[in-house]
Amino acid sequence: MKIDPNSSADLSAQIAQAIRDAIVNGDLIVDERLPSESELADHFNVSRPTVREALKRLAAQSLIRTQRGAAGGAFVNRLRFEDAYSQQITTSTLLLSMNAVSFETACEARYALERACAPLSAQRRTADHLATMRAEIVRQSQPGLTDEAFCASDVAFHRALVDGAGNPVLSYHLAGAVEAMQPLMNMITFTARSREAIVALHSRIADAIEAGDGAAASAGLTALEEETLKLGQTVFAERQRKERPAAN
Amino acid sequence: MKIDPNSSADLSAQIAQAIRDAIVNGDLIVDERLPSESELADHFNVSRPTVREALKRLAAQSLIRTQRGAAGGAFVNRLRFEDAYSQQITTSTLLLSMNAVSFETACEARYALERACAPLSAQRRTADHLATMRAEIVRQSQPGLTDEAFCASDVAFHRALVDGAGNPVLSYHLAGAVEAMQPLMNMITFTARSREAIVALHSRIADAIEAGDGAAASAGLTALEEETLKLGQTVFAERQRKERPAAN
DNA sequence: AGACTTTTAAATGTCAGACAAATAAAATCT
DNA sequence: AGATTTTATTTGTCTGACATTTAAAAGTCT
Repeated sequence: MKIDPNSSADLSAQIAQAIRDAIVNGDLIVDERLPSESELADHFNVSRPTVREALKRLAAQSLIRTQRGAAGGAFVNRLRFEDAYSQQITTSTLLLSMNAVSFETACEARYALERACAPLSAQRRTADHLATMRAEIVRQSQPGLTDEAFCASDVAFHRALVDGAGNPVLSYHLAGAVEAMQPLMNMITFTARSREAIVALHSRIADAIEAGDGAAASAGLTALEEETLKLGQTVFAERQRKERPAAN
Repeated sequence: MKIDPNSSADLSAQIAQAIRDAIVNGDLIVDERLPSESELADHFNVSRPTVREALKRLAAQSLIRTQRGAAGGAFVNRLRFEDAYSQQITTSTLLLSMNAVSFETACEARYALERACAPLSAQRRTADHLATMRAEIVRQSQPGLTDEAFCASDVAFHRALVDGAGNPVLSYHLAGAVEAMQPLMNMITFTARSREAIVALHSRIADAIEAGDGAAASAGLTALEEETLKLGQTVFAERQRKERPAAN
């Protein structure tokens, strides 16, 4: 594990990268203890605060965890799906809000990805997933609900749909796509009539999932995408210019 | 922007979270300058090294960038898709390697997500995307290629397919799913015969994309998934136990 | 006056040394 | 043997200092 003495980058960034590489390459394995901060400082010929800055960078990515005390130190962390979810959601949310991604583009991506889960979910969902979907539909039908609560319930419904596929890798990738749209959805005022339409489509999708009919579930998602798009266009009309040319 | 004095967490983690929240909530906008390290230290009543550790955490997530010099400081960074790609790929790769995700599960997720892109790509791909796909097919047909180079070309082919959809949000989400499988694919020894089968399927997919036939492209991907699975099962037979129950 | 050079000030990057707090292991005591 | 105390190790935090970079201000020359 070496760093380039000619590099112009921060020492702490270089050290973090060296350790990160060692983890990704498998030179450091899960739960392995890194040398102490002092030892790392000696090894890289830097001071302890510099080493600490490097370790904090890695901790921010959940690549290591630290423990105080005699047998403490920094350990290679097993990156769990739950940890990755929250990072994924934060990153996805910021990507949308900072890059002037149009509502249409975000919507298209979200529903395309969800349709990829629908057939698997129709095949594999447990009774629990279905119950969650039904429960959220009931919640969404209550008249007193705020727009925020309606959106949160919408997310919960779709999460259950996605998780029904029983594939944690899919759930991980979808988490960002679904949750990152919530801030955008929160900007939409849902009339009683539009809520009714959405809830009806949710029921249609839940029915298809219950029946094990993946194609029908996909069709329901497509209809929901159109409905969502229609609602969004009235709100986000001014944004629809500059992001498609910058695609990729 | 406050921190909880009763929390047991590290001060630098708390401060990073406070600033992160401010960015996500829009209290700090892109390119806005944060107070200097000394000012932040005064504000949060901590020392400068502690503030620096917090800032390094944020820098590791590309949420801020720093600049030295008189008009320097820490600035809220516009999170770009390219920056997010590499983080996404690192995270996805580690998720697979550290959680004993079966080859089947990873494969299923990848191809399900790719099929979501196929119809859009068939509709919108530029001549450039198609040319890249064709060029990679030619490269893959060359006999002298190492397994690693074959896999790298495979990734490039699929990236072109995904990017053809012209939706940067989709490309972002797919980047992890596609690239994270490369280490697994690298463990497979491709016989001349299996390469032939893969290249034939790639051609079939490219033809469908060229013809604008999304359904045919999806079908080609399904066939490719089956072929890939077949190859992988001989290598990864021992792994197929414990990850499905731990789903989600 | 205008262009060039020098100086200055502000900010991050790095270092050294110290102490606090947590914690596991070793030593001690009952 | 079991409970308690001590000790050593390690991370967390602070203070203060100096190095380096950089933009702006001040000064100088034509």
